[in-house]
Amino acid sequence: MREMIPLGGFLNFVYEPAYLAAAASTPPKPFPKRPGKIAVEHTSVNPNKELHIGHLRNVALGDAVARILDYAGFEVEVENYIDDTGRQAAESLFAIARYGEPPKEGEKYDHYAGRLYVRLHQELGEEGNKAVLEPEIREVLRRLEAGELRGEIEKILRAQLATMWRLGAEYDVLLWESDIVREGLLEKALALLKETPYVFAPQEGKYKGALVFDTSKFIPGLEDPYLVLVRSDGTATYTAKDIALQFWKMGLLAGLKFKPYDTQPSGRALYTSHPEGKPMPFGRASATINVIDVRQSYPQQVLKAALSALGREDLAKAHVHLAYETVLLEGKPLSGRKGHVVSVDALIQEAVARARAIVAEKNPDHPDPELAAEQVGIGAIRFAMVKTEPRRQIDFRWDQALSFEGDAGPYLQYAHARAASILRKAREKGLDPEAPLPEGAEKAATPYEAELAKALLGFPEAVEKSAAEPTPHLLAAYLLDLAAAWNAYYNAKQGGLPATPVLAAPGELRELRLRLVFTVKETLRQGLSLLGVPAPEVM
RNA sequence: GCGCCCGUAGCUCAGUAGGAUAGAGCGGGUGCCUCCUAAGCACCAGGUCGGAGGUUCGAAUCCUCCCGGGCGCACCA
Repeated sequence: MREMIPLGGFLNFVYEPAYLAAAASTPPKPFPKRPGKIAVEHTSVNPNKELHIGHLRNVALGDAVARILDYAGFEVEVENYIDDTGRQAAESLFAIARYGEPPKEGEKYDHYAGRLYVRLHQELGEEGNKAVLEPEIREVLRRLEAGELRGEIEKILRAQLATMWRLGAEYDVLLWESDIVREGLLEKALALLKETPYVFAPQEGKYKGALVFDTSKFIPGLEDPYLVLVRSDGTATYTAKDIALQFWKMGLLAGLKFKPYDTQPSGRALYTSHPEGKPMPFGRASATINVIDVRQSYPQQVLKAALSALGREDLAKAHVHLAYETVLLEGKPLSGRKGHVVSVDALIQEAVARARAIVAEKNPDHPDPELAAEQVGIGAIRFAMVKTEPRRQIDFRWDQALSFEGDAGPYLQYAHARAASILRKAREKGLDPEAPLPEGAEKAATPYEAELAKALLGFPEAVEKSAAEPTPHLLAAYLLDLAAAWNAYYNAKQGGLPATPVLAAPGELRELRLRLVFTVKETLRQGLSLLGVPAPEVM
């Protein structure tokens, strides 16, 4: 520290540039391991149609949070719930069987399923059709619950996974709803609950014949605190299955079996629950995070209530609903029926096409323009989805989401590529940016280096805050600040001449600056990676 | 009706465990490529932080009420 200046009732500490520069000359490292396993469930898209931009927010948010928690030292298990016994999946499969037409040339299977699903709903909307078709849909539902149509669901799921993987999102395990039911977890969960005074079957009144959960002790203020778990016709509600899943996640129930499913693009293994699998150490988490939109707040409260009903207040507290607001498209709610939707695949295609045009314009000599276009296109849309606080609505606008200027993913990527370019040139000159700072070189630091160093040193705190909330938008804001500080440093002028050249800097200042540029590049790369945004070496 | 969330510059948003002249981007205006990528940088204009009370030495931030907007309150998933 150099001096303290009292001003307006505050003490201002002025640090020595050398001290700051030395502190910022080492790239950040992942946090030390912490106890506890966190299960992060995200995506969990109905396996019956293609993803749209509402799902995109879920995937981007969930994937970023999982990456941040992992970096922050937690053991993280990423789970994707496959609702293969739901109404929507049944309707898509029924539609495919009913219309019997193959996918169009080049049509992705999830888009194909979604198209026929919409067609079925048009037919169902016509007079008298519902009564005729309903028994047939119910038969599909029954076969789904028996696990007979798993292969059909998988065709759709595979197509959806291709989209998630292209976005850079990966998972550890797929949890199939039909497995949860068939392996008896639902029954076990209900048995546990029936031992409590809160779950019972009323003998009379509007809930006669059903199994209900009296949540009044846990969720005060409800007009009707009774929640149906098993309908009077004997079928379980979605919430009941969700409770069973939650109990399994937290180790209150066992019984699921697993087998390898696929190897994901990064090389990470993906497993799936499966009746013919074997027991594996999935689940048994000490904390759970469900990434689900805010409209599911009540069912998520019920999950906590169910844990409380078992006397497990500790587990109820350890469950977090990461509730995010819905996505609007050009100011209006998404609507499949009105055709007011954009699929993630179409969005990616458009983003990459625009990026391709800009790469060709800005850098016609790019060694791999297609790679850069993909990275920039994906980066732009992923950053757009995580830069806003989750509980705010996002108004998706094409011009903003695909902006390659200003507060956007490409701005960060550009800052990264710039740093990478300097390091590349340094290596061509025989310099080693990764070599430790020579003894005493930090003394060459000027106020320019001090400013940049201050920005660099904020990284761990930004990660910690993002992990604690949890929300990626705090990290996103930090990275924008860091990139701005770096760009300002890069562009600094004195008397019309560059004030902070790196490669042409005199004496030890060159080593110091090179080392700081290396830290900038590594910090940006790491930060972008935590948001799932690719970090191009050249763009 | 009951409950939860949001309201900050023309637009889109940061900032809210109380603290210094409230910050970005887009849009508008002006400069900067004989200099490591101008997808960048510097500067200007633009705000009664939805409104009114209150707590406090101090409030965008905490409390109360009100006004806008969104969402949830099914034997639907």
